[in-house]
Amino acid sequence: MGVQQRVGLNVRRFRKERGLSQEGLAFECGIHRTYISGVERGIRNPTVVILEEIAMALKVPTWRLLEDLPDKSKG
Amino acid sequence: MGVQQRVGLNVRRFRKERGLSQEGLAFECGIHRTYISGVERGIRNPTVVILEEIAMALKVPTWRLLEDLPDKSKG
DNA sequence: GTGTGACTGCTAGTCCGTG
DNA sequence: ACACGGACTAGCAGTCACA
Repeated sequence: MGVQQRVGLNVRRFRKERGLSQEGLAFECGIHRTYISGVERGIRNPTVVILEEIAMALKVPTWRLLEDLPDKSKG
Repeated sequence: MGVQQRVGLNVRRFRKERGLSQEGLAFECGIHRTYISGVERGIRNPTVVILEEIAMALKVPTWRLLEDLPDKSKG
């Protein structure tokens, strides 16, 4: 599990918690929807500035996007 | 206080806690020393992959590099 | 509403040298 | 051991057409 995948999973989770579509989130943080898509799929390697933009739109602290998942495939 | 400054301060703090020089840290994470310098000064906008590289060399969770400072200019 | 490959402009990241 | 600048290469930011 790379850091990009972790970020992607977190973005997707927080986005769904807020009931937003990728397009809605893209609009709120001023980033293209296909880029959001790439981040969520873990194929993009965003900078900390982009991370902060997304986190602000998601209304979560930036560092939460890097957090490890709490109970996904836990052992 | 931008996210880059926050990252820079955290990197510097954890590096000093580990008693490493910038060159030492640069060697341990395989990143150029001048780049580490730029990150610490907050003039660079590193990617999450770079963040993870630095965090691993610092032996701290990646998200800690984005954490807000505990008692610096606290109100 | 989302996934994906390709594309261009710009910056992330490297390397050399100075104080 | 660190700050800072210039030049360079690899890769990211930002966008589109198509499925």
